[in-house]
Amino acid sequence: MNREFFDRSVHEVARDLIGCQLGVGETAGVIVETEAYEAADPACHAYVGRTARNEVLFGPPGRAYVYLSYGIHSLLNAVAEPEGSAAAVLIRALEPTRGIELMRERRGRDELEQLCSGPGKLTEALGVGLELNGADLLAPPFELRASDPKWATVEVVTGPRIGITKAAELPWRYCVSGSRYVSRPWPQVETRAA
DNA sequence: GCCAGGATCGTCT
DNA sequence: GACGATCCTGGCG
Repeated sequence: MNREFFDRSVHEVARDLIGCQLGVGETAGVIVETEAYEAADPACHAYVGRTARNEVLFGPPGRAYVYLSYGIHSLLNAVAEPEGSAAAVLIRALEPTRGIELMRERRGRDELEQLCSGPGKLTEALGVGLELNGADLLAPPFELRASDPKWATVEVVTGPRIGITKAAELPWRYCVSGSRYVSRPWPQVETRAA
């Protein structure tokens, strides 16, 4: 995983982050759900122009944009596209792979599906707070690895983004088809015991 | 299982 | 002074 990976269209980056391993300290998980936000997008924090909060979005690719949501949750984004172009990928869900006991303590829940299945949940599980805003995703405490073969072939489906009111119809959410670890069950599907 | 309501605070009008 | 890129709980069926 290198800087060039993030120096592309935010949509490609959002798609390609699916299946990658994201680690923070002792904890890690495989990214199974993302959303793309670009500068010309009314739902993007950078849409209104440069402000103190969204500063990091205009900076170089490959950094973390972390902000406080609803006064309670830290949400983690990966800044994409060249410096000056404000765009980012919201990390919405992980399949936990390492440090699961620590995640359980931080989350106060035991079920694997409840540890990282949402943007606010995974930051709590990984210990990501506002102090990491602007930090380099390619350096500790972050750790990003390209998807291993097992994940290279999974089916990725797209659909509308979640929790926004502006430009909600744009199909810029990406997630692993059928994963039990995404923030919301995918509309389609299927399998019900008879 | 589904839905309504509350928690909580930095940022921008 | 209002508003969220959310999560959890409790009530009801």
